[in-house]
Amino acid sequence: MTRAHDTRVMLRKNKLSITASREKILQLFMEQPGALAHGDIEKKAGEKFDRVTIYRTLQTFVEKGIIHTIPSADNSVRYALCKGECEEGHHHDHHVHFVCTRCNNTYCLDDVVTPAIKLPGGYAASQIEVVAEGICKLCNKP
Amino acid sequence: MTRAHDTRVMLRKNKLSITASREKILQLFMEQPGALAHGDIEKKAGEKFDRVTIYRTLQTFVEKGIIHTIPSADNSVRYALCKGECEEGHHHDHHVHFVCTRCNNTYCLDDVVTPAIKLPGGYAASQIEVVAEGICKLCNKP
DNA sequence: CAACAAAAAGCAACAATGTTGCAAAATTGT
DNA sequence: ACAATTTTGCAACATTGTTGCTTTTTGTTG
Repeated sequence: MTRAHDTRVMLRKNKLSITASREKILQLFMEQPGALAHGDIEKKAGEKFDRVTIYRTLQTFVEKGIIHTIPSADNSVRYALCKGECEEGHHHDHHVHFVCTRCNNTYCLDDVVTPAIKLPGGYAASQIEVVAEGICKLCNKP
Repeated sequence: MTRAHDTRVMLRKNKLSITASREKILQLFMEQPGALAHGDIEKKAGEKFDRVTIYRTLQTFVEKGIIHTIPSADNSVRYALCKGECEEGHHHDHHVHFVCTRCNNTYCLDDVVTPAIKLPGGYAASQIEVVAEGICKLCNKP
């Protein structure tokens, strides 16, 4: 489905040089419906890359607007592909995230838009994150 | 304002024995409008308690429903006092959290209720967390 | 208030996670 | 293919969180 070609195009588009680790990591994100934490990538990449390289690659991808971070209550930062109009230094992921308590995966619900929220006077929000927790589509199927 | 007495009552009510560290940590939460991370407590407590004790105390407080965790995108779990009807093993903090990007504090907007969100078929949410990010009331003042 | 059992704190050692500086290797444009 | 630039891998370190065990403190009972 996801061919190696796609990752190259993606990297080119973001003015990043094409390296084995960037291609591999980007591919992992593309062939995965949910989100990935640093640890997941380390395992899935098959011990091929240095931990530091993964940290730096993720950081680069976030800066370029290729992936975004997903907040969580358990101290584990997860990353997911930005679908829409994210650009360098400016993310626009206004969708809801879903954390499954059974399979422990995190999904981007791209079709569910973050609702407007009326804040008390004095507070000015630049971004609103919504994280739903429960049982996901796949785990609900018997 | 907050007297030492209050912390004892609070601990009693939750069937916890009264110790110096529990009183001190609980007091820090009470005299603070926002949320606290483990690191904050370590600093504010003035090197009086062991790191492990703080970890265990926070864990106990969460289990008892005295404090709750607040999700964040930067890998730092923060805790805040539960205002309402939290009980042992079951939290009910259905309010919005606000993270200030200037002063880096986190506040519970107790009056702002988490909105209902319509999820795609198959997804069943048991809890929804909303975190707003921007400039807080105090930082907007001058 | 003394003594005892239970609970919590402190300590040490460890594990996991994240960061930094630098030399070697790979990538890009010419 | 070569040189300049970028990226990688390595090593060392910093921070954060966990676990087992001993000592201290707490609550309870006589």
